[in-house]
Amino acid sequence: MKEVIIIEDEKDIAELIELHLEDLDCAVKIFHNGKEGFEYALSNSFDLMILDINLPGMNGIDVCRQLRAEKVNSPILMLTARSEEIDKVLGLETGADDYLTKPFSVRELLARVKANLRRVEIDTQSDTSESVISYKGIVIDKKKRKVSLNNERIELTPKEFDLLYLLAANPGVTYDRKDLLNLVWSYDFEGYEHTVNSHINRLRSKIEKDPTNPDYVLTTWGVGYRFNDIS
Amino acid sequence: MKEVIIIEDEKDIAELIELHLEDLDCAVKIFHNGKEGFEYALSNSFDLMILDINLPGMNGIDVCRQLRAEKVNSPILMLTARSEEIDKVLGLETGADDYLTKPFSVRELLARVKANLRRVEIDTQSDTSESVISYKGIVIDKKKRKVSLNNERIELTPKEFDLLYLLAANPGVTYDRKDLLNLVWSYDFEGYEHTVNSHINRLRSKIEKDPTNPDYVLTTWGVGYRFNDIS
DNA sequence: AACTCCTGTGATAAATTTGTTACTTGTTCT
DNA sequence: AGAACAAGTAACAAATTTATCACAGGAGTT
Repeated sequence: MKEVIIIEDEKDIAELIELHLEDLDCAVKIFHNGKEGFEYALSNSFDLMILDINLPGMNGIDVCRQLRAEKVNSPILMLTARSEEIDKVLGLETGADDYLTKPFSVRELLARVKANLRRVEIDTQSDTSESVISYKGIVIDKKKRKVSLNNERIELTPKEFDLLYLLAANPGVTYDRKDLLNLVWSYDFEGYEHTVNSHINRLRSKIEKDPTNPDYVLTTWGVGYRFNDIS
Repeated sequence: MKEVIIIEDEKDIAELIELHLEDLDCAVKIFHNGKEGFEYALSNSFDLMILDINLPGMNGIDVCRQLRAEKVNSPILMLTARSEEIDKVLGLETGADDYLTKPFSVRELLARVKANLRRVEIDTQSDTSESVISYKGIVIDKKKRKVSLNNERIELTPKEFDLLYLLAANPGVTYDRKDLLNLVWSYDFEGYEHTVNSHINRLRSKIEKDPTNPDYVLTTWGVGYRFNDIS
């Protein structure tokens, strides 16, 4: 008997899914609030999670990311209202395994659920998450939240650290400001994209010898920012 | 052959979309009136609908909602004039799958159309579409927004990158200047076709060893430009 | 409360891109 | 060869994007 957690605030949808999952012989647990679902998932094992993005309490992307951070690696299937959000859910570092765009057909949902449950049985995960990034004199230790430049420790604020870590973990990849707001701030950050500029600016002033000609955090003009990937 | 319904009262736009969809091997049906389109959609099956919001006869949101109420669940892609309308369009209340804000580039439209058509197919394949194009020393990575020539990164402006990517993604295909303006700029770009020349010129000066005898971006005399497809 | 530090936001300056103009060079055809 | 037209160049101003800096509210501390 597979255990499935559904976190979805629209009760009709949650119940509809529950009904069909029970046909598949699953034990279903429903939460209508992000935070509650997250806390339950942390302390109980499960085989699959169906997770809406827009949730009260704590949004789905954060739920997913934080579960992954806590080494929970059961498959997570996300529900998105807009297909625009798909890119955020998948390509980037959310950690979701699959997604469905609302409105979805039940047949589609069941197919995905089965596929993801099956995958777990076969799949033995090998976790090779590097938590220390080293690059041209800069050392970023995610676990200790510590950054050193030429063996000298640099104090970064939380946002500065998160920004730097994301960029440095994917050298050469350009993230636009919207992506950065989604990934470093939160999916539902309501502010201006230009906020990113300020943080990049402050970050550069701390880690770059000459902030006007940065060595680490570079600008991709008209798009966003990236970490330098040429040695 | 996919069947696509376009409901859009601006005839120019409808025809422009039709033209490009036919390139994708779609059978296109156009309506300029909301009510007529709705009635056709109710009694005929289709694979995708492109639906303007402001329509005579019956507005797009009602068309969408009533189709959903009638259990029609083919994907619907809405065209909105203002980005403020987006919130109304999306979510389960309306039932639209995706949207585009006018003005949009044709390429953007085609990308969405393809994505939504793909989603429908029952056998869901994992989307591992590599967005890296490699060709005779040039590497174009769409995701990273990175272009390298003999392993050296080249900085391109947004327009230059978009132009290059479009051409390189379809080597040997000649695009005339009007096409390029539609695809890279937007369907309602009001400027001169000559503008393309300037951008090609600047692009060549960055990626070609000898811009007078280009290796990558070639001129199809009297027509437009193409990416070199002979090794 | 007073203090410190982090953050988001304006305002403004600086930098880069972009569309256009004017002109030159190249191609096609007679 | 010369006319007619297409494409390549270079330079410029306008538009857009990014950088910089100061400031105020908020959270956390002392």
